[in-house]
Order: sequence, then structure tokens, then C-alpha cells
Amino acid sequence: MNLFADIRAVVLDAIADLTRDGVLPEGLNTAAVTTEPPRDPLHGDMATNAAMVLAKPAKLKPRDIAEALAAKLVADDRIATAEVAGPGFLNLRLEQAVWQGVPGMVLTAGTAFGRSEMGQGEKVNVEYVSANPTGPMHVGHARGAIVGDAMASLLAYAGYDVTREYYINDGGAQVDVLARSVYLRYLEAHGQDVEFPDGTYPGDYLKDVGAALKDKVGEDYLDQPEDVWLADVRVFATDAMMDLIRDDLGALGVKMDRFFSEKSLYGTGRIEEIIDRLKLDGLVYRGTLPKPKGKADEDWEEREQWLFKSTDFGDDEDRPVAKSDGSWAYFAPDIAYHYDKVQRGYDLLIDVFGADHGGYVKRLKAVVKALSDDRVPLDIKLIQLVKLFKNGEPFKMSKRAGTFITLRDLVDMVGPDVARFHMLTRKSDAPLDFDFDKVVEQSKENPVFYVQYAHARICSVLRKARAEGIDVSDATLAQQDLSGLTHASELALVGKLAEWPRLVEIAARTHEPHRIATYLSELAADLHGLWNAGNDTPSLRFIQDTPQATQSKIALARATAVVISAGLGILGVTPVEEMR
RNA sequence: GCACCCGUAGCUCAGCUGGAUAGAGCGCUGCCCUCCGAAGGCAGAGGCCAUAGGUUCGAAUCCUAUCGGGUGCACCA
Repeated sequence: MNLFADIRAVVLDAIADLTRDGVLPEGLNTAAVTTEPPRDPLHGDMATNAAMVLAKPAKLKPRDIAEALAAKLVADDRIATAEVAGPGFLNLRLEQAVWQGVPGMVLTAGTAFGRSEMGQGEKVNVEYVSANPTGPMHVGHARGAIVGDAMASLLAYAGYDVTREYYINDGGAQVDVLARSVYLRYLEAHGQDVEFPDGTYPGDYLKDVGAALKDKVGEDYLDQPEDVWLADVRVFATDAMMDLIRDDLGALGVKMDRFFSEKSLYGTGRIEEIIDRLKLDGLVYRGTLPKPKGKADEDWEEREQWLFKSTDFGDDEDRPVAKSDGSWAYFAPDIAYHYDKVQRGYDLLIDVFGADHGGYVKRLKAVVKALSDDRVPLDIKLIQLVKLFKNGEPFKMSKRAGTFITLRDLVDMVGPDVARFHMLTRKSDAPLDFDFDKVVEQSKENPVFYVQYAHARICSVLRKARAEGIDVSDATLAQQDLSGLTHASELALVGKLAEWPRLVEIAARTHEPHRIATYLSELAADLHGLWNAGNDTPSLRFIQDTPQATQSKIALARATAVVISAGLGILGVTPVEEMR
């Protein structure tokens, strides 16, 4: 299914042959052997570095190895020529029939073309969003939600068994703040005048929650001390916020497999259990931290507390797990949470955090290393800021000025497809510009439009062919004779299609879903390029004079649509069939 | 002060477990519209890949140092 992998296998076979022939020594490590598309098409269809990486361990000249390999490789009926070039590259040119077979492969496999076995069913947990349940989500949360979601889909497509998970921070003091704020709204709903002191959330979004609380408990909590109502209101309020958040995520098309409550860890002994285990291992100990350097020193006082020995695992400092009053620091439930994930048998953990959590990365990696005996890798993706623009002008969000933009506002303004695609056009550790006007513009410079337009154009051609009574079902198209597919524009598109499975694996391996978006833009550009070539060269058009000719041309177009559709599927973007 | 991320064309950014002459869009210059969809098309100019060392057959990519930008830095999540 993956041409590059297929040819790599041929190269490895040839190496094995040469070893058997005594040309190469036994036991060479071939892991570094690659087959990749050359940057310059003049260098052929595929290049392998085999001779160069084997030269040193084999104690032979790269060009000599390349010559010997070339002789073996041309025996394969898929390989037309093999030329030694440069320092020892082996440039392969494939038989044209191989390329002409690509659309058929795509059409036979459908959107599963590119699906990979790479993950081998390994269990992966992707934790993302994890916004505090204290209010509606804002645009800043959107990027993390989208990246995490696309990451999960990408890994699933690459053969991993993926769980999408949201960690609810419902155990800390900020939930008390939320509960008190809701209580004030509750009093307000009973007709009382209320003021919101510092340390409460004055946002209007809690009015409904306060009213709902009134509907539920009536006058029961009026004139009552906090210890009567706080625990109940906490639950009531966080439930309401999570409903809000779930709705917002739904609007973006994000659906979690599991919501994990921090609070559920308390009172069960699970935090104590894992901290005790770490104490036994000597990884949690009583100690004091050194005075932080370069910070204002006035408030500093030395204090003894429980510390996690994260310096053993590459962190710069040991980290407190408990506050000086004995209660848990926020790190403790996080330890228990990640331990829970390890115990659930995941082979890989991915956390998608905002960039402001950068200081938290090393200690979390340290603790997962300790908890899993270094078995489970943890990758933490830090999502950089989204800079908002309106018509080219920076757009400042301000709660006071009423220009605070929620995630819901974003979706209402540009729709989930545009929001999702655009948030995935840059790698996540680079800041991203988001212009509310430009992202909905219908022009070539807008990649969302460009890709969707490519898909819509193909659908339009298919509709047209169907209207002429031509059978353009995938099954029929897959059997077309494509030997007429020889023009550079066509072969460029075919070559790009052939790269899809390889690209999926690269994106999955690096945990970088933005590569899918980049690829789709390139694929769309090739499609549009072929389309435009058809303006000057009628033989390149998809609709031809005879049904047979049309079918063979359309097979390539339809195959392109299939791959676009698969790619957009990973990104969670709808492959539209026509532009409105 | 320390840690992490970033530095690629005038601008916004891609760039494959290290591969050959570093790419795209915008902007700029010049051509092109009776043509399956001109909400454009073709061609061209434009680069010390921040800087200096190192590793390697080979470095934008890995390592070290420096400079510049962002983020975070004990008992807040």
C-alpha cells in the first residue's frame, strides 16, 4: 500500500542478496536505510541512501555498494532504472505502470488508503483541553482542543488504539470560588442585591446557574452558612460548567472518550497510596527547597515539606507534593492521575497543554518515568498562543471592553471547519495568527478554501460525468486502463497521492497533525495545477469525448478526492461537495 | 539568574528518524482571459537558513557557546 515502504523492502532484499553473495559483510544494521522522494524530480522518482549508510560499517566505498545494489534492483519489475549519483545516492526511476497503478490502489482501498499498521494496536492516551470547569472556554482553548483532537484521529488512523481524555480540575480552591460565585447568583435569583468581591467570578454566564440552583433547592440555602451549602453547590456548579464545556466542544466537533475528575481521586486513598509508594522508594521525602534565584526574595521563608525527587529524572529542582499545612499541592493529584493512566495499560501518553504550562513538563515526565519504571513514554505538546486579528488589525480581547471571545463565538463566526483547519496550519509550538476575516476569505491564499475547493471541483466533475450517463463508481474507475496518464502535471499529482501513506506515518511518529494540513495544501495545489494545465491542453481535462477516456481521466481526480477526504477526516473537517 | 520554545526570501510560514541546486503563499516585475469553474493562469527577481565553533561522507535539521523574541520559575491550579 505504501510505495516507499515497498521499494524500501526491495532495497533491503537486494542488500540481503549482496550479503549472501559475500559482497557485503554479515550483520549490517539497515535501520537507517531510507527511500524517499528526491527534492529534485530530475533525480528520479525515489532515492535511497543505502550505499552511504552501509559504506562505513561495511568498510566499502559508497559508490561501489551503490553499483552492486543498482545491478540487483533493476531486476525488480517495478524498477526501471537505478543510477548512482552524488556521494552515493541511488536514484531509482519506477516503471510508469507503477505510477499509473496508484489511482487504482487508492480507489480500491478508499479512505483506508494511507491507514497504517504502524501503531500495532498500541494503547495511547491523548489528554487535551482539560480547561478548568469555572467558565466557558475562550479562543485560547480552541487551538489545544483542535490539535489534541486531530492528534488522536491521526494516531488512530496510524493504527493506535486511542483514548481521548479530559482531566477535570474540580478538586482545587478555584472550585470553591466558583461555588461562592454561583451562590451569589442564587441569592440574586431570589431578588437580593449582591456584590461580587475580589476572588469571585462576576461573569454573567453564572446567572442561569444561580437561577437553576434556585429551582432545585428553593429557599433552603438562604441565610445559611457556607458549610451547609458549599459542598453541594460545588458539585452543582461544576456539573453545570462541564455541561457548558461539553456543548462548546461539541460545537467544535470534539468528542471525548472519557472525562476524568480530579475530585474523584480525593477521599479514596489513591493519592496517599501512590505517594506512600514513592516514599518507600525514597522518591518522596521531607526536605526544603533552596531559595529561588532572580526572584523577589522578600516573601521567601524556608519551610520543610514533602518533595518529589524529580531531579533524579532530569528536572532542575525537586517539587513539592504537599503544602506546608499538610494538604496536597496540585502536583499530588496529578501524580495520582498519571499513575492511573499508567495502570490502565497505556503504551504511550500524550498531554496537550497550553504554553504557559512549560514549567510543568519536566516534573510530569519525571514522575511518569518513575511510576512506570521508564516503560511508558510521555510526550507533552505545548500549544502556543493564537494571535487574533480582525481585518489585519490586532484584536485585543478584554473582558471589560466586552470583546472577550469565547470558543463558541469563534465557532459561530467562522464555523468549525474553518476554525479546525486553520488552527492546524502551523506546528503547535509556533504562535499562530488567526484573522477572523481572512480565514473565511475565498482565495488561493486561504488554505482552508483551497483544499475544500479542490475537493468540490472534483465532485463537480463527477456530477457532470454522471449527468452524461457515465459510470464513475469507484469500482469501475479502479479498473480503468491509465496507461495514458503520462503528462508531468498528472504524474506530479499521482506522486503526491503515493506519498500520502508515508506522510501519515511521519506525522504520527512526530505527533504533528499540522503536517496533514500542509500536505493537503500541496495536494490541492497539484490538483489545481493539473486543472489549469487542462485549460491549455484539452487532453488533460477530466471530461473527454468518449466515456472510456473520461473514466480513465476521472479515476485520478476521484482518487485525489478520496485522499483529500481521508486527510480532512483526520483533521475533523468536512470535505464539502460544492462551494456555496 | 535558571529552564523550555522559537529565529529560514521584504512579510507570514513549510521543510521528512541528517541527504543532492532550501520551498509555498502574500508582496514585487513582466506576460496571459471567446479555455471541463479566471472566487484566475504562466514566467521572473528575491536566501550567509540569527552568529561562531563542533560532530559527519553529508547539517536549516544533531551538539556547544553567543545574540535576539516568547513563556514559565517555593506553600496557585
